[in-house]
Amino acid sequence: MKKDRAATEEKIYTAFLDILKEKGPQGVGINAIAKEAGVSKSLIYRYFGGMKGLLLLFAQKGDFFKSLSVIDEKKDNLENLKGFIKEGTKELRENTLTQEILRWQLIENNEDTKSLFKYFNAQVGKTFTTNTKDESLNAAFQLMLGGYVYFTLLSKFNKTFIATDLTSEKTWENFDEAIAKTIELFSKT
Amino acid sequence: MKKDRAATEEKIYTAFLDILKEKGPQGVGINAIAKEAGVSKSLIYRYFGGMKGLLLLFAQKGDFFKSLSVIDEKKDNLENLKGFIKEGTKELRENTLTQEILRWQLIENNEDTKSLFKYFNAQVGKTFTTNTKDESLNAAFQLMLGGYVYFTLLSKFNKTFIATDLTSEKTWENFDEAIAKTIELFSKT
DNA sequence: AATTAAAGTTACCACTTGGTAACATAAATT
DNA sequence: AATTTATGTTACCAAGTGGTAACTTTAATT
Repeated sequence: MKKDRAATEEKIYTAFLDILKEKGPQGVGINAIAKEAGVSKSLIYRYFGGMKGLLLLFAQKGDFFKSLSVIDEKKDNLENLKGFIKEGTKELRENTLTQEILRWQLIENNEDTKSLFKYFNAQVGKTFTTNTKDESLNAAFQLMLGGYVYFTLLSKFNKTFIATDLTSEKTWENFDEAIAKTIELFSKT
Repeated sequence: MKKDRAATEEKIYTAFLDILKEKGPQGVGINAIAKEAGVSKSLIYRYFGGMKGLLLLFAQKGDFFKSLSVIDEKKDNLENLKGFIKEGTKELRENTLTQEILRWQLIENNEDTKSLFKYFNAQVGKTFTTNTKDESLNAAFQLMLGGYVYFTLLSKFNKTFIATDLTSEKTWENFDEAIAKTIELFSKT
């Protein structure tokens, strides 16, 4: 067998990412990762320090989602804010890795995931912080953002929510429009 | 030992509910339930038909959340709709059982949970269906409802979302107000 | 009172989990 | 070339999972 530590570490790390994307947080385990990487699990402990270390590395790398190229000052402009939303929601629905981290936050928070969530939340905060003075708009915006996250995560295992078809592209457009319209209405007050 | 099937079934069922409420979906397992009930796990298979049967019974009992005593026609009235929302969100934040079912829907959907989710969703639909003609209001309302669910579930393991304090009562009041205000603004259009 | 049926427990099964110690192999150092 | 060091695998461990078969005990039938 050929010996190449760097390559092995890479195999382990990408195996971890692949499993997280496919099976979600519940699928991420030492045994599963080792098997997927085609490598002995001892090496995960030796090279990364187990699950905890692996998550720490993942956290520090910090490429959770494509940072949206929107300059802060532009967000004050109504039209740009809308565009920003539309981009953000699109990115969320396409990035399964981000989705699984968000899902993860809903089911546990222990010593292993601590660092991951810390770094992840910092990046979310940097990207999605609203700089409006209107407190109720702020709350409304956050609720809708949260709702978007909720329905995105829900759509993995559910085709509908009440009468809403989560598989239909039109549904997501409706959501986008609803957010845009809400911002508009609040701004005119 | 005293023999009383009815009492034993009750012990098993309430043990299941207790674990679901406390540990969430991840804690619900045959061994854990048997241990909590202080009873042999064989009986779970004999009396309920295992996990699947237990979930089916739970589904059919159908007391997931307090059905809100709001008559449909009243929902047309703006003030009553707002009151309905406030009651619904309060109920959601207090009912941990409902929360854990909602959390469950975000992490799996298999042969065991199928019946549970079916009945649960039916009840949700019956209670929270909006009868407005405005499609964008409908979408906005659903997004906010989803957001409320999201933050409620998130608050179990997270104290904050970005800069929002999920432990503060004021935060939830802000959310309620934001929903009310959104409905108001949309209605005036 | 003897027998049968229901209720309950113990013991086991195969499999998976995270984690470690012992061993083998390949590649550098000396 | 001999030895050390880094890399990798196998084998094992204790604990936990869902599930079943065999057994015991209590209660009801005959």
